[in-house]
Amino acid sequence: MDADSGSLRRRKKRRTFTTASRAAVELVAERGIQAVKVDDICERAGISRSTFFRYFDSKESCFVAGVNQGRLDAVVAALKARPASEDAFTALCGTFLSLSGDWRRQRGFLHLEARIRAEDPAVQAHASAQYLAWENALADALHPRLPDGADGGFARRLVAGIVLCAVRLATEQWLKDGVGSSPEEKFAHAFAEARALLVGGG
Amino acid sequence: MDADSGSLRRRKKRRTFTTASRAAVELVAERGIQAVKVDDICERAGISRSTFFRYFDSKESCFVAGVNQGRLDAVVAALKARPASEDAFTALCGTFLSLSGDWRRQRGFLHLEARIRAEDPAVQAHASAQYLAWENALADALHPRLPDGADGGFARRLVAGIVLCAVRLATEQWLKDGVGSSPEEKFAHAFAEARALLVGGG
DNA sequence: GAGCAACTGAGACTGAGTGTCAATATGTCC
DNA sequence: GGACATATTGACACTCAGTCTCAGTTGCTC
Repeated sequence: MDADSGSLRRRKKRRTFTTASRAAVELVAERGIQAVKVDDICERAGISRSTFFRYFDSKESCFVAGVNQGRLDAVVAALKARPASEDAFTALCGTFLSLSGDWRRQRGFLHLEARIRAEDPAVQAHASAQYLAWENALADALHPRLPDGADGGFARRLVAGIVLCAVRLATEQWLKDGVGSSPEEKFAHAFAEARALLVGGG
Repeated sequence: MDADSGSLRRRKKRRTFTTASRAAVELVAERGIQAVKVDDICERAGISRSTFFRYFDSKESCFVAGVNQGRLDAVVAALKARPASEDAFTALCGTFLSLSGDWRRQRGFLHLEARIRAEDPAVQAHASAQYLAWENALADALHPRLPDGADGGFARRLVAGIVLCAVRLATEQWLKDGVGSSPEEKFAHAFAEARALLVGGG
């Protein structure tokens, strides 16, 4: 996963990708996404329109890629590293709690993404698509903890979906509450509340 | 809410809206969304491009509107009609179980939407946006059952999000399993499983 | 360095979405 | 019923996203 690994060709590809997505994030942070044209990104990244569309489906996916570089990989890796004794829900909660430092560090990115998402439906769209990608990736990573039953992985996707929902709402709340608040506290509160709300109906 | 109520002007507006969105659904069902141009919808609905874009933000929103006409209203109404004694989670589960007949009846629409969503990211986008609208509307309707606490409605959105996640996955599974399967069974299974997965982590 | 495959750039093209202006239809007031 | 304000509609021109083709370049292999 090193940025310098692989052949020269591969490295250049990766470099072009990150250069373009970073340019997109910069420009969007400066002007807002409406005012950023694909040509602007191309100019700053030093590539042509054709190249841009060979790397990204759309302006929005370029921006979202720039904001989320490698975050999913980190989450999946952290989940796989949890003790095998933990059940699915506990492992997922532990994963996000252990990564709350990353959240805190990337507050700027997360905040920018939230702002732009509210501003432009197309970005909202891409973010949602990525949300589903997270759900599937986490569900897959839960395989050893919840092997295929009669329902073929339904339970895995359900826990992943529920925890992601809690994480999404907790992150939103954390961003709204200002820099003073802590993400791990929000996560913990959300997880506990989720359990209480469902059990309460017992 | 009657289609014939209001002034003539209002009635015509409503009629234009439904005519266009139905035309969109028909055309998409026939050819797939990529092959349907805005001009095609305009032609079938008997309106001009300008009029179309005065009613809809995009081709996708027109289609999604046609597929979902009034479904959210029905869900919110059903939730509000649940006995006041039920807690939030129970009431939400009961709501969807009681509406499973609607699901069964609208299988064609739901299936079409799922197919097109997989086919076109922009549709996926609009559907996701509508998903968030559902989450917020249901959370609001939960107000009497979960009054504002210290966290200002966080719990309401969390239950709504969790149940919607279960409903989404259950619906998906139901559509995949063919016409023989029953939506209420899938819902019930998903709700029970959700509770078991979270409680299990005791 | 010769040949091959992958990458890049230029430019033409389709179609989505916006903005303006004029024409028509509706609601209201007299 | 006539006059005026307002809302809806259509025609048209425009910008920009995204697709496609073709030619030129760069990196890889032998």
